[in-house]
Amino acid sequence: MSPSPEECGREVLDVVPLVMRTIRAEMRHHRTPELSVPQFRVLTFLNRHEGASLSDVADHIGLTLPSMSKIVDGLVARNLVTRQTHPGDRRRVKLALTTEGQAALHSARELTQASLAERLAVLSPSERTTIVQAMLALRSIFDSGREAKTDIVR
Amino acid sequence: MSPSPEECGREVLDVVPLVMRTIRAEMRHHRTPELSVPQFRVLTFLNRHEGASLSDVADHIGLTLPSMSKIVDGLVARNLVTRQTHPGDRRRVKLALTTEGQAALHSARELTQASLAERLAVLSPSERTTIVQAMLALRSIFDSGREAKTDIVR
DNA sequence: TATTGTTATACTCTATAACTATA
DNA sequence: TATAGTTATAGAGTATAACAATA
Repeated sequence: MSPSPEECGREVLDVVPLVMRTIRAEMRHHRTPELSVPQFRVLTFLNRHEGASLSDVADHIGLTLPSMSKIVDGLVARNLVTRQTHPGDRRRVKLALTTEGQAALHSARELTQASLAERLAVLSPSERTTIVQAMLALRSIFDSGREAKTDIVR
Repeated sequence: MSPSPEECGREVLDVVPLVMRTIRAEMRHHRTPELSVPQFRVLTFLNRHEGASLSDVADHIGLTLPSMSKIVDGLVARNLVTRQTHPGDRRRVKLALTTEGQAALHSARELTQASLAERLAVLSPSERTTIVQAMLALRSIFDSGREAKTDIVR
């Protein structure tokens, strides 16, 4: 029998924080330089959305503007991101990765991914297929960037 | 073709933080009283391991002793957990849930689970089956409590 | 007046270092 | 001396409230 949404929710609630703990620990331990999870997500977003505004990023990551402003402060201070006034609307801010930011993103992604891969390698190919399919399904309902494109009303 | 460990790692790295963001937000918004993710995890652990020491909890959750000490401070202050000297070894501490702690845990779990279930409900039964199977597989390689019982050497 | 950000303030989570108490 | 915890200190992440600048 297939699991109810409730049963499924229980499993997700049990396991996702567990995996997250490892991801966070890996990010902390991989220098070059170390990136926190939210920092990493901001860099990832900016990599795909060059010139995004602070609001764009905050909306996508799901944080308030002040929170995002502070995170960006840190990234700018570390020269991973540039913050310029938007030409045309001087209230807005235009964010972009520096070369250093691109390198940091790439490096963090590679290293964290590799350490996850190391653990995932002990699973069978079919188990990995299941995981990838599950991630796809979860992404479709948890990615706020995509919510707008679907009919999910909250 | 089935995904390589690397491809699988990439998906997990993309999607898990996304889901985690929602879990965290839900926990924050569900009063009764609101519990953070780490607090929730500590209560969950204590629910299954009555009388555990601070080190037991810290090891399981993957935090340092001072970090855990502080989290427990907060839980004790809110009367969700009791902290007593261990009889027999007075260096150790014996932690347990209060009745209020049990209620808070139950309530937070129900509410968060329900909101996850709401999102998961839009998926097909077979997608939910896939997710549950994926969670099972992920748990087997990310649950540090189980690592000791398997042959995973890190 | 509405929108975009920043600053001020406060709390939690997390770590390392230094310390206390017990074994 | 080694182990279990706590305290001190510091930094990141997060929020709400108040503010400034621009449209």
